[in-house]
Amino acid sequence: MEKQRAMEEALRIRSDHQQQHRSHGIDEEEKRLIDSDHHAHDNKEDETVVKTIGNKRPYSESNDVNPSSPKQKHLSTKQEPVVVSNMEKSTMEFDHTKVSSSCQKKEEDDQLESARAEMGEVREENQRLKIYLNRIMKDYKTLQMQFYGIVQQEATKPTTDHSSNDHHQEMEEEPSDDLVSLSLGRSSSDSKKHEDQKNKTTHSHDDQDKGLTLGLDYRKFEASKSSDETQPLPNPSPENSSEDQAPKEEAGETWPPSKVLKMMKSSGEDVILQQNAVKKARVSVRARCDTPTMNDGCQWRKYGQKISKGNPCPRAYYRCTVAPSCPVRKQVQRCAEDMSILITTYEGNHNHPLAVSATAMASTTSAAASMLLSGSSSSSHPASSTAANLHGLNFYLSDNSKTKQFYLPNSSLSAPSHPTITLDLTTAPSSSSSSHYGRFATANYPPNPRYNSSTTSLNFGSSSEISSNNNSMPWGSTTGLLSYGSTTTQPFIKNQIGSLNLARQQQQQPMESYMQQQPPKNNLPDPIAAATKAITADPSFQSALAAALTSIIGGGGGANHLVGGGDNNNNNFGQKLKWGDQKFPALSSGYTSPQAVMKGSNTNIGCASSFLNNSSATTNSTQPGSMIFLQPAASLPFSTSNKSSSSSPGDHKEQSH
DNA sequence: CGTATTTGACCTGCGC
DNA sequence: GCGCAGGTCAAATACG
Repeated sequence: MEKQRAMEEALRIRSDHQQQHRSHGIDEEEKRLIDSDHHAHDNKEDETVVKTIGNKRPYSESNDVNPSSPKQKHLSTKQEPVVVSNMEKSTMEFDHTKVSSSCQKKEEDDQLESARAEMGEVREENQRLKIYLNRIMKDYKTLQMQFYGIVQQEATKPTTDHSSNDHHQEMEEEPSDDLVSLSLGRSSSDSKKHEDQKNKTTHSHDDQDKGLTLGLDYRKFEASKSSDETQPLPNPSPENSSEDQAPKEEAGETWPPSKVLKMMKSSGEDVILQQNAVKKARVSVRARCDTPTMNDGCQWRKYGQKISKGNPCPRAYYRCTVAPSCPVRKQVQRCAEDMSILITTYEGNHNHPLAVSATAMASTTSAAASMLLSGSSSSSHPASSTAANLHGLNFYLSDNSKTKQFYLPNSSLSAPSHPTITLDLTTAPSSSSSSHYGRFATANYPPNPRYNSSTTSLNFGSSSEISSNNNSMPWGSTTGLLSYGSTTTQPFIKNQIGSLNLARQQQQQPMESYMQQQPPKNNLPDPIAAATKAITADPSFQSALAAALTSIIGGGGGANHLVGGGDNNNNNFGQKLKWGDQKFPALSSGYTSPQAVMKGSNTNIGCASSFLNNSSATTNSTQPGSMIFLQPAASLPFSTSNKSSSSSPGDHKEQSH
């Protein structure tokens, strides 16, 4: 009897050990309780594990099981009872032992059965999801075809340009801008796209898929446009076609398409104008970074450096060298107020396929540009506010008279004449910061009187905010602003960001309070509403934004081997890969609107160390331009070059690969 | 030696 | 027309 007791004790200890491995939260009391009926308890534990597997598996479609995943845990633990039984057999030959071992075998069988059943269910679930995805793709293609038809019809109309310009005749000075903005398909396809989006939201539970399909479709759309309707420019056309054919060639910035669209609508003269317009459109990215430049995946060659007025830090000029003819340029400059912040301004359209690693930034910039352009093109009556909730992201179109208060005097980048949208990826400044830039996206417009009255600010609300309570969103319902977007997609944001601890920082409160003090502006002029709709309905923007966010949050979407893209969420990886293949419409020249700012929550782009250290120092950009704040807390989509540290952003060659 | 960066000169646009 | 500032060019230089 004592032997038996000793054996049981040994078993108890073993089972306790197992339990500790399974879950760290086992109480000591529970261990004691196991004493007599530890077998049953063990079985219970295993069942619990199996259940856990069953719950988690559906989320990992790709069957990529993390080495540390519950499943493997389960498998490993499953083996242990066998060892125990063997030990029992070999060392002791009591009847009781045999009974217990047989009992354990039975339990193992049961566990195996349950596990198999779970796996079968998961497989079925995967199958269902695949079917579901195919169906969604089908639906979208159908809608896409319809949309193409409409677009083509409009394109063939000789009066297209005039009609497109009608809705904002005030901008007669730059008809090309109008053309560009229209070329993005927002105005004409507004309702259509909205419809598409609606359709998707109703059909899709999987936002990842959604983003994917949207992005891809949009790309196709643009490419088809270029091939079908236009005599494309030498550069853009091949690029578009190639991008279409090659999934790897995702061009985060599908700026060429806009050119193409412009081409199709206008004579050579117009083309020239539009190309100039394209050149003017800019997307500025602010990120904390210790290194001279952010590695955004593209290859750049420095061609100049200048000391700009109002900023002691020199501004470096880079040219995209991925393709010899690529017109894309970027300017890199440190923020005068906070040297740890690197301001990178992108201008132009890539006329070549982008590497995966370049997708994140390209997507972000193109999305921002799209946002800017769409907002500008349709907001002929800027003096109003609009908030849009897109897939959990807030977009805010606000009256310039209000937001202007937050502008800082100096402008370090981006000539005012250029419509610029800024993505602020810097960590939110402390609440005491006088500048609200850290949290709020604002935009200034060029001196051009046309733009004076309008400001576009985009707030990419943090996921935490989104997921926790929509009503609490500072720019959302609390301000009485309109909100667009499907709520069904929010879970995605929640999952993606929330799981990654991407939380909006508390420091946003000041701005929130400010915004809440703002009188709600519910009476939106139609143009504004249309603009908001267009923005929110723009699949390309959504997908691009999603891609950008995912890459930022999840550790470097698509590409980012660069910076610890290590993501603890496998689901995100799959998503990132998918998004990495899409091509986004880009920054077209429709900079009828000047500058917009988008802002998110927390960012660690580039240099983690600086992010960690400088969260309070941000005084925000001084530029009159706008800013976008995307602030991932985790890994960075864009890594910084590891080259030696130099105070001057332009001192280094930026190497993406 | 080839390539990338640096840096002063030059060009352009804009305001006065 | 002049001056200023932003932006670009290209020779000189640095680097691997």
